[in-house]
Amino acid sequence: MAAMDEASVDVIVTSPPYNIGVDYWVHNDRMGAGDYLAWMADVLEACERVLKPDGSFFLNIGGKPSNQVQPILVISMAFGKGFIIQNTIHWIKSVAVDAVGANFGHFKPVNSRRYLSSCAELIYHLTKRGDVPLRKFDVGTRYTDKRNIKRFKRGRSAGDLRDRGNTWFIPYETTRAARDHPAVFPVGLPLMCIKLHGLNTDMLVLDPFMGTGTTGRAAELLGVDYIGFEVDPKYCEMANRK
Amino acid sequence: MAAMDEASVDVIVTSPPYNIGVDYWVHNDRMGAGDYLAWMADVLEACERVLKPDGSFFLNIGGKPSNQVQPILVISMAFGKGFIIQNTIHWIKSVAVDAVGANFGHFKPVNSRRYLSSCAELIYHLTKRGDVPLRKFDVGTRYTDKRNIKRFKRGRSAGDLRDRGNTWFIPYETTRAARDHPAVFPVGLPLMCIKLHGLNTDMLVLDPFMGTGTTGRAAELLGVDYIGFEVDPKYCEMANRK
DNA sequence: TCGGCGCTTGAATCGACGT
DNA sequence: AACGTCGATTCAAGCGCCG
Repeated sequence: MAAMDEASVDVIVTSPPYNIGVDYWVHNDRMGAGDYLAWMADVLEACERVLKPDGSFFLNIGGKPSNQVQPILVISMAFGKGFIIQNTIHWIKSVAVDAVGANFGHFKPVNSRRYLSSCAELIYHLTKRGDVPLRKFDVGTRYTDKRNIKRFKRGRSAGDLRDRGNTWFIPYETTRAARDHPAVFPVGLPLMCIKLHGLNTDMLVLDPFMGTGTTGRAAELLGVDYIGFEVDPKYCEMANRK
Repeated sequence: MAAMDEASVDVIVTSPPYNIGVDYWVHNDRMGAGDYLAWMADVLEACERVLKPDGSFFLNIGGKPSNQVQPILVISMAFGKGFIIQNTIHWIKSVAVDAVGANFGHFKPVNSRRYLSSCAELIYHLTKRGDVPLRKFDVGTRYTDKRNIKRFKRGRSAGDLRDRGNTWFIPYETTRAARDHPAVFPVGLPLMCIKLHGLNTDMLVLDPFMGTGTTGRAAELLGVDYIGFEVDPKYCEMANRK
């Protein structure tokens, strides 16, 4: 990333390793707490350098039930590194709606008496200025009450599209075969992030932790340029194939 | 709270003022950042003192779009005050499920180009030891795949109940009349929290920021004892009436 | 000799999905 | 309808090390 020009990237979408003991091929996911935080500080700095003043940095960071403080410590560093938390997005993988007696999505249950199964993760939308205008309606959802289409035409909506809010229901892809990386997010996630920031013909998307290239795939689907970094040749090859 | 015995409370459910400039009658919701944090540190200490070793502290803290760091700083202090984040619960007020073309719940849209509307809040489940056993299935949800009822009923009395996970869909009460406090949460929220910790005949529930007494109402509905504190006589009276 | 701590290993677990 | 698969899992036991 040091070889990249500063202020050259429009959108960063990434999910760094959570340091929770996942067995990657190359990366060590069992760093000491201090080492991990120092490393993540470097990552934040490097992202800050290459991001445009009006760029958006979507940071997906989680943990494990037995250590829910680590992601909080990471995001706590963001302000000191020149970022403002402009939005906090809840990526919802599964949710039960008792009122209609249904539940949507699915999750991997945790066998524990003390921990609830994890059905959501946070995605922090970091910007340098805190006032980057977004294209909310490009990721909008339909009105429940269609009568509102006419009422709020101005500013709040575009036809039958209204503000989706910060709860994004995006279930995992189901088939096991589609998951060739231990920590892959669905392509819908980077798609939404890039579209929320706003599409431009000459924009550049970056993922410092490419993995199998899900963010790159999203960029490709949207027809925009992309750069991805990955230390593991195996994942690189998978991403290139994809 | 200083008059209470130490280690006497089973469950604390509370939502302190967010310090986001709400116009309360008595409380000043525009404290300086440092003052607010120092005050919240006192609150955490006071709660730590009265909570039983195997007690549960459900802390609902949010912020406003323009300051999403403050709640993170508050929860960052929890560890130093003797608490472990045992679970992080996403209280979901509204969510769109595109796959079925529906959205559930409702929210107050924010008229902004940069901020997404807030459709969720976090509730931290804090405990002293981090291994407090919970009654996950007392707040369980139905199986999507009913075939699993028979398969996994070992060790559980309940039939069509599975782990709900940490995404709790609890919509606001809609009618304006029901909301006589600027920051009230639905009674379903404390109900779920208390039931998750587990009901006992002689248990005690506490809310250090009673407001109009929603947590107390939940305790009453469940038939357990309750103590609430409130600086505003107006809210006290409303809570007593309720 | 004993106990605590850290690390490793293996068993148990449940929900959705696929056959 | 029944059964096998498999986890950004937890948890307990086992072992070595050290005070």
